[in-house]
Amino acid sequence: MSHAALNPLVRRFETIISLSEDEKKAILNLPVRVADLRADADIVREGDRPSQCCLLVEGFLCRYKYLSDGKRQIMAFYVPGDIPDLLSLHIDVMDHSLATIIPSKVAFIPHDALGNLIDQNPRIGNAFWRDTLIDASTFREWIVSLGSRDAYSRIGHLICEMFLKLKAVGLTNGNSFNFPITQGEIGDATGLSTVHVNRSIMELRKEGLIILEKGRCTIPDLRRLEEAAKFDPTYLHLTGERRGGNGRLAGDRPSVAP
Amino acid sequence: MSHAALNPLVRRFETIISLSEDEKKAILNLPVRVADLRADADIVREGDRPSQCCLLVEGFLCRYKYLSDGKRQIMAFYVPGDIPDLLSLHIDVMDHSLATIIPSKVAFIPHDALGNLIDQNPRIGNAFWRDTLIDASTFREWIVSLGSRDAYSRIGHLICEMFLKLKAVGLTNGNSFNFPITQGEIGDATGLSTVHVNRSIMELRKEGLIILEKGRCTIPDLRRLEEAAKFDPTYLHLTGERRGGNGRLAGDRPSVAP
DNA sequence: CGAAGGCTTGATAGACCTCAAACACAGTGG
DNA sequence: CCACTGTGTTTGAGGTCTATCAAGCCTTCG
Repeated sequence: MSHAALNPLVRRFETIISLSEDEKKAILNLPVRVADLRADADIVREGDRPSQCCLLVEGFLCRYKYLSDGKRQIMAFYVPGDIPDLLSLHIDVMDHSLATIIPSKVAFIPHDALGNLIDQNPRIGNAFWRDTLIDASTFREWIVSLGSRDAYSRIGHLICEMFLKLKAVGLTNGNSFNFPITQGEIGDATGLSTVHVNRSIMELRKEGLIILEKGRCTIPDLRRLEEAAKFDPTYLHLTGERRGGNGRLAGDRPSVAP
Repeated sequence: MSHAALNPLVRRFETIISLSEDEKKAILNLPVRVADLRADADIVREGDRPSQCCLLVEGFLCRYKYLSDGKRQIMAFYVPGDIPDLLSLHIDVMDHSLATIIPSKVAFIPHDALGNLIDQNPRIGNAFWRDTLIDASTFREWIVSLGSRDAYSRIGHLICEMFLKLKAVGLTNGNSFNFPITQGEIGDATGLSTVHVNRSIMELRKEGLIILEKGRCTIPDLRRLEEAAKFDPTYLHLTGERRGGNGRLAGDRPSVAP
């Protein structure tokens, strides 16, 4: 009864922990309901009390909130394999919304089924928890961007992030990838006006750091873009599972922890 | 063998879930090492690989990161009862630092002990997970602040947040509370210069929304401040544990979820 | 072919930053 | 006991980054 829509989830886990056959089977046996959604469709909305989570199978999603003055703040973008509303397992009321930004395929998985999966497979539960922690880590990096970086590197930073996230799930093609996010949406994500987003992109282009056309982005030289945007990928924690570990990196001076 | 430093943790849990005697005992039996730290002391630092978590018992902490240009971005403030580095249970390398902002008392709990506690008390594990999700929710709200609010309401919003967080752990006194955060630190948190923070605070004062002096803050009329800062406390999820629940709030139009 | 959405560019305005300096207050040492 | 120092707050003036308003252009699509 396993559903192909669950493959991205298995693939994602396998980049982090090695799944046993039983674990793999447990995931693939999750009950799912797959839906094909148009662009700009809300999946969950502020105030909702979801009873299921959604796994993005194909497409792009964003997490956003509207303010009383009509401005929209996008707080994250998601790529296939992500489960952006995993948080609804433990938090009852949504304080923001999730929506597609292009036509997308999502798989809905009931909370009950996820709860059982986690109860019976603690390692999977930990991987889910870890996933939400990396989400949080990305939020923190956006705080840094919005608080401390200028428009130019804010946008460069976002492009680096998207590239690495897509690369991690095998959705890049060499140094280029689908980037169907409009300049208006980039503005909503970076806290900039569309006009200024455009001017900053023009600059990034002029520097030869990005090639952006027709929903596709190419990064001729990732190192140079990372340097320009002061991008450090540590916060994405792409390198795999934590295991034990109490070593400390050498520091110039010790912190108070022993 | 139970240590008084763990009481804030028990108290915190009890505002969320009702603990059984066994659960309470399990928490109070956690091995801890308590430390009294001076102001501006790093607890964990970017690059560290912690083998323990820290519970804030008394004082104030912040989460921050330095940028290459010397700017500091503060990403969160913490109050007694918080365990800001719970994430280190599942994420090996710290991508930012934690520090005291005033002299503080913290209790260090080894990862091993926390892991055992969680394994043997799934409800406690879930409460911890939920805690990190609320942390993430707060990060998202900061993204909204930095991306979409002006200086005036950004600062007002922060003050509302601090007030409610302190009130939830019983550290307010009527409508006033200890607020030992300097204007420079507020600037590092809100992405504003010290000068502009000061000017905005002056305005908030002039409007009679806050009284701020000698490390103490009073909010004469919380409703009015919330209104001015467009503050909605939903994101703090102070109302307690999620349980089952699949109801949906009435919405004007349905989202795609069934 | 007209409409709609997205991209691009120019001009003006405003929010916020930087530099600078004065003031207040607590802690330190002679 | 009183300078002295350091940290934090406050205020002024000028400059910059980014927003807003406006308009033209391009592509897609019914």
